Amino acid sequence: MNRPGPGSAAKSAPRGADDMFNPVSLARASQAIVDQIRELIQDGHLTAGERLPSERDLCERFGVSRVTVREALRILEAGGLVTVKVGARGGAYITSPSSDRIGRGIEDYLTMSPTITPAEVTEARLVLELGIVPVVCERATEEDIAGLLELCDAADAAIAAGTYTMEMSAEFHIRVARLAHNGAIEMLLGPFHRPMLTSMKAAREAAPAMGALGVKEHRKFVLAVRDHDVPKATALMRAHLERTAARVQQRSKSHS
Amino acid sequence: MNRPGPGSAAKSAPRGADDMFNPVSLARASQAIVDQIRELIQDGHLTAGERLPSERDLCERFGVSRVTVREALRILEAGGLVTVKVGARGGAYITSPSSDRIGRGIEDYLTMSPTITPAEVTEARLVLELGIVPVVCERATEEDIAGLLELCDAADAAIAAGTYTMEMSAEFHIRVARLAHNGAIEMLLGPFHRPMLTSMKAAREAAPAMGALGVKEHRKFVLAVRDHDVPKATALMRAHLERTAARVQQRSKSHS
DNA sequence: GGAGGACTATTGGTCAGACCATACTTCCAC
DNA sequence: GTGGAAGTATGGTCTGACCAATAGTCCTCC
Repeated sequence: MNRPGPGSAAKSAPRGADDMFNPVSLARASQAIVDQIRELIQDGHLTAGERLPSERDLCERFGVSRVTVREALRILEAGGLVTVKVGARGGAYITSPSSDRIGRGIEDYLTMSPTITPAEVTEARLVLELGIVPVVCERATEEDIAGLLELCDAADAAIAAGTYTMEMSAEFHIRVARLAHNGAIEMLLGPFHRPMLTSMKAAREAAPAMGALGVKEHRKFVLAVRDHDVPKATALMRAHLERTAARVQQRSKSHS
Repeated sequence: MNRPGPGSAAKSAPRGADDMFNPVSLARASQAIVDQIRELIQDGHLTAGERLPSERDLCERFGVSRVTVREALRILEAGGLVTVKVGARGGAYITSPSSDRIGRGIEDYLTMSPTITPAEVTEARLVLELGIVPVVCERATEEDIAGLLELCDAADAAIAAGTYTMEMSAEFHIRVARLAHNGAIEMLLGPFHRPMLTSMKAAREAAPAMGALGVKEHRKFVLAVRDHDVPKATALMRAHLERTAARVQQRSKSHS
């Protein structure tokens, strides 16, 4: 089978003037397979944890070669929709997109899209990080607060020892985001932290004292959250973020 | 070359007790290629618009077969990092991740991840959509406002004619998001609208009158934005979104 | 009888070479 | 010059094969 040659499995033969304007369809069989499986997942015919037939099986069912099936699986895998395992009992297992994977996509977009300026990234982060403050104030538990304070203590100690890093600052913000107890928010905010980190690292070289002030602001913020004082917490976070942003901006300006 | 067999190009030979705990690395050559090209892009050695060597060239350079190179390209393509064109002068062109592509990833995550509840999605949307109000109030131009009002007029007409759809409501919110004039925010908020649409459509069947009230609220919001009245605009948007969310929630509850 | 190891079957990962479809280039004839 | 025809580079797919990884099975040895 499949003698008519490549492409004919995906295309509906543009010859003949009878069925004009009809098929045209996609030029890639692998993409057609991706769409099909994707739809099966979205419609609930395939659910997380379920196992797709083996590649060799899929070949026969789709009427394509193994190469094509494999490319389709790569695409699905890249989208986080399936996980492929090797060995007996291996194969493609339906899986839910992970926060990490999506996060990397967002991060790529933030850092590599030429239409997005650093100022826009900063602003978007501000919107998110301020927006969650009311949620965090409402939902943070005693343990959450205690954890944050521990982080502040550790930061203070690190500053005293001269080992404070920007990663520790980023860690604080990540933890705060987690206190919203909302996976969607956490996913959205996560990707911002690494790009921020790189610019902050650069900025810190210019202003090494920044760390100490930052930690102080962190601690004040935590206390405001503990008191469920939304306005105060918001104001503190805004001041903290805007000061950081200004510092980064200033440096990037002095370098241009 | 490549006689030692598959996998040996990606693995660093776990034999020998000298270099214990060292390599182990990834088992897939295609993934190694992806990482390498990805790094080249991030480091700026490859910039948008640039063309990668042909698949056959890449085979030789990486010392792998064409299948492997192609799988790598599929992964990069799925991530929106390259675009592949056929024909002479075709090939893989470096491209910046598009908002659409990333958006679909986020959407997949929001709708298919079992750890994310609809309530979380609603809340995240609330945070974003409220967070941008100050930005929108500050940055919206006369034309922007006029455009929104036109949309409201069209909606009113549609309601009178009985042809109002939830898509029109979603369109309004998408337009508002665009008024922030911030690509990052637009990218983050976009994916929320389609999932919202599906639940709202269902909700509307239960409460057909909702549309008219919604449009009234839209219009009031626009006027507040025009007056740069941030508190009022925020309050209006919050009320609007929370009412919608409640309606959706109520319906999904009555169905369970 | 139990524990450990060898065997086997299944399945993904890769290779090699081939062919077709597409789209740009070049060039020739008019 | 302009239109079309031939040439060429390139991706898309197929085929058939082998290797590598893994889980289950069975067999041996204690």
